Amino acid sequence: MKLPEAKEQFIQAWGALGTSWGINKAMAQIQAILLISPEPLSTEEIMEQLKISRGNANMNIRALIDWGIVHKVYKTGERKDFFTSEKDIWELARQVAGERKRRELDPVLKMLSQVAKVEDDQSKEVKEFKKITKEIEKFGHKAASTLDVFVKADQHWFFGLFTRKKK
Amino acid sequence: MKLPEAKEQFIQAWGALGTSWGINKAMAQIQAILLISPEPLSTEEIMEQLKISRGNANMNIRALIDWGIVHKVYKTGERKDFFTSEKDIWELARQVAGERKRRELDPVLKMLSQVAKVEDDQSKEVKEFKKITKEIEKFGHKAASTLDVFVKADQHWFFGLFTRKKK
DNA sequence: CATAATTTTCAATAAATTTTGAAAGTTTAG
DNA sequence: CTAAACTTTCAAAATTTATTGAAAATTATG
Repeated sequence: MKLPEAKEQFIQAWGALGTSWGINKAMAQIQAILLISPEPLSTEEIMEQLKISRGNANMNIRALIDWGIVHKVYKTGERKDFFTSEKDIWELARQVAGERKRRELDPVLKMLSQVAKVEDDQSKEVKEFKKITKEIEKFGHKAASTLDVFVKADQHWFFGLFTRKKK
Repeated sequence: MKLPEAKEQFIQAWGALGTSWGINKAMAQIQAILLISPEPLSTEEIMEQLKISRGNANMNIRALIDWGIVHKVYKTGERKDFFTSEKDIWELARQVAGERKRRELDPVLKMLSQVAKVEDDQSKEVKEFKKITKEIEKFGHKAASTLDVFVKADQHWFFGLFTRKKK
């Protein structure tokens, strides 16, 4: 297999993965080409490689910067901006995990503490509602603290918990 | 807060959460009402509570059954099908984690082993490509085995790893 | 400062996804 | 077997989300 074909496969798969995780295709694909590029790329190069418009490229690059996984790079003598991705996969995963926790898990936990205030009228419905929402809340807090551990942890220690060789 | 309002908040938040995880709103919301309902619900009741069409309800119920988190229940003397959600949150999470691994992580790992065959021409581009894709592959395998542990584990043992009280 | 290069914005458009509803299919009871 | 109850399918419509491209804004250069 030649590089262009391999690259294409990688970019497509990364885009598809993003899509099933609620991340738009362009955003995931931009990150993919930045990941595998040995040099930072300009907006123009990204537009060209992925065949997307300037506006699209610009917006998704900013979104990636917002997520903290793509960085602006200045090249001396160059006027344009160049971009590069965080290349350490562990760091990338930590960053994404931290952001998703903040954006998704935290709001759900807030909602759950809200609805816990539901007036108890002794009905079956309220009892079941309280029971389940409390369980979800407990689970959510455990997941949140696990994510916090993950986000702060050293890779080798973290995965070492699960990948010990059997003796 | 009264039950209908609390329910509404819960259903909306669950739907929104689903959306940002690539799960459609109706599917997430159907699961939400089944979760908090003390009794199994019929398609009609689901349609009515969420104000969705029969076709929509039917398709998404089947998708949930496909994911292994909603089950058909037969009521004696009733001709219609009734549905109920897995109510154990830990079990629910295990089921979802297992399915997502199978549907998303495994295909990416397959792609990565494919592209590892890229012809090495000593160029910077190929070197970087190989380096990154190998790292992702390693990370992916670790994540996969961690997920396998999660899927097989007992809840208390698993989260206990991270939620020990500080002494 | 003027102007050229570059980036950003955003209304319009396109694409993708979800939803509907009615028709076709299936099952069950009598 | 027949008919009613119920479920499934799927083409069309609606909705949501992503993308374009050109104009406006910003920034750097001489």
